[in-house]
Amino acid sequence: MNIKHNKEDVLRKGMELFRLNGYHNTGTKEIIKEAGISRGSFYNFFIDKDDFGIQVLDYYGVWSTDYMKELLNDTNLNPKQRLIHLFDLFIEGYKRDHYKWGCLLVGMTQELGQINPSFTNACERNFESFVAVFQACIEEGQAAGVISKKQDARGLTLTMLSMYNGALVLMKSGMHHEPLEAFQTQLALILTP
Amino acid sequence: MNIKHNKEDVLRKGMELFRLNGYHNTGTKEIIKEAGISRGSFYNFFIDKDDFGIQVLDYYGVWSTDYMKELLNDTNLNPKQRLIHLFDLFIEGYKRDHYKWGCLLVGMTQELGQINPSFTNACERNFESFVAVFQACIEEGQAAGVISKKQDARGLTLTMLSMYNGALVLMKSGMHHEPLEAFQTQLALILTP
DNA sequence: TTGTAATTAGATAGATTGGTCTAATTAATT
DNA sequence: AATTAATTAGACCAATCTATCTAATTACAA
Repeated sequence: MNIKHNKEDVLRKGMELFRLNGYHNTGTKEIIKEAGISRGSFYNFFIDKDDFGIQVLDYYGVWSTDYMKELLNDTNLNPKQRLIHLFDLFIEGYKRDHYKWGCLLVGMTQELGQINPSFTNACERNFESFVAVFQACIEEGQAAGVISKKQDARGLTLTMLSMYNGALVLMKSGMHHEPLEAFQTQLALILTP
Repeated sequence: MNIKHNKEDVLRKGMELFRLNGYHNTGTKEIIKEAGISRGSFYNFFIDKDDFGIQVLDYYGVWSTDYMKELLNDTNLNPKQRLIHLFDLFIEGYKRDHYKWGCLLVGMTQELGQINPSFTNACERNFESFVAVFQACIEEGQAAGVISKKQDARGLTLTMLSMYNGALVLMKSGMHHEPLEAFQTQLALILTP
C-alpha cells in the first residue's frame, strides 16, 4: 500500500519549493502536483495560500529548531564546539546540494515582510525560536568560560545569526562557498574568549 | 515647467518600490503610476519587467556604492572610524524611516536567485561592487594598523557585509533596532586590532 | 510653420493565478 | 453489507498580470 499523503507531506513539499523558488514563484498548482494531492484536499487542509504559507513557516521553524536542539545537546563537546559543529554540518549540507537552498525565514521576510502582518509575525516568531535555542547554548558557554563575554548572550546570538543569514544570502547570490568560509573563520574568532 | 520624467526617475521609483514590497509584489501598473509615466513610455525604456528589474539592480548598485565611496573617503577619520561612521549613518536612516527599507540586493537574491540567471548575475555583480569598496577601506586600515588582521581583508569584508545584511533581515522581520545595535557592537569588536 | 519624433491614455489581448464547485470514486466505519 | 466521510480529477470562474496596440496629443527641430 502506498504511503498516505497527509498534511505534513504538503507542508514539507511547500517548505522545499518556497526555499528554492520563493513564495510568489511557487503556484498552488505546483505545490499540489509535487505533493501528489488534489486541489480539493489542499483547500480542505488550508484556508488559502497565505494560510498555507504561514503554516509552512511554522513547520520550518519547528523542523529547524528540533535539529538545532539535537545538535546543541551533544555533551561530548563544549558549547562553543557544539555551535561550530552545527554550522559545519549545515554548511556541508549546502555545499552538497550546490548552494541551492537558503533560509526560508530570510526569504519570506524579504518577500512578504511589509505586505502581510501575519507573515511578519510568523517570521519574527520563528526567528525568535532560533535565537532562543542559540542563546541558551551561548549562555552556557559564557558561564563555563569557553565563549567570549565581550558581547552579552543575546547580542552575541543576534550577531551570530545575522552573520550566518547574511552569509547564506551572499552564497545564494552566486558567491557560493567563499562567504560561508569567511563566516566560519570569523565565528571562531568572535566566540573565543 | 514641470521637471521632465526621464528613465532615471522610473529606475529610482522602481528601486524604492522593489525595496519596500519586493519584485513580484510590485506590478508594472504601480510602477507606471508612481513614476508618473505612461505604459507606452515604460515599454519604450525597457524591454520587459525583467529588463527593468535588472536595470534597477544596477542603478541601486551605483547609487549605493557612490554614497559609500563618498563616506569612505573622509580623510578626517581613519579607515576603521570611517566604516563605523558609515554604518552609523545607514542605521540612523533605517531608524528614521521606521525600519521599512531593506537591501534590494538581499531581497532580489532571495526572490529571484534560482529563477533567472540574469538576476543572479546582476545580484552577484553588485554585491561584488560593495565588497570592492569596503575591501579597499579595510586594506587601508589593516596597512595602517588600525584594523584587525586576524582575518584577511577579503574575508573580513565578506564577514562584515554578511553581518550587516543579516542584521537588516532581522530588523525587517520585526525585531527593528536590536539586531542593528548588536551589529554595531560586534562590528567595533571585529575591526579592532 | 511644417513635419517628425516622442509621449500620452487607455482599450485590449493572452496567459496565469488563486480559489470554487461538481460528480465520481475511494476509504473508513458501523 | 450498508452508510458515511474523505479524496479525487478537472472543469470552471473571476481577478490579476504582463505586454501590445491604436489613435490622439504634445514636444521639438528644420
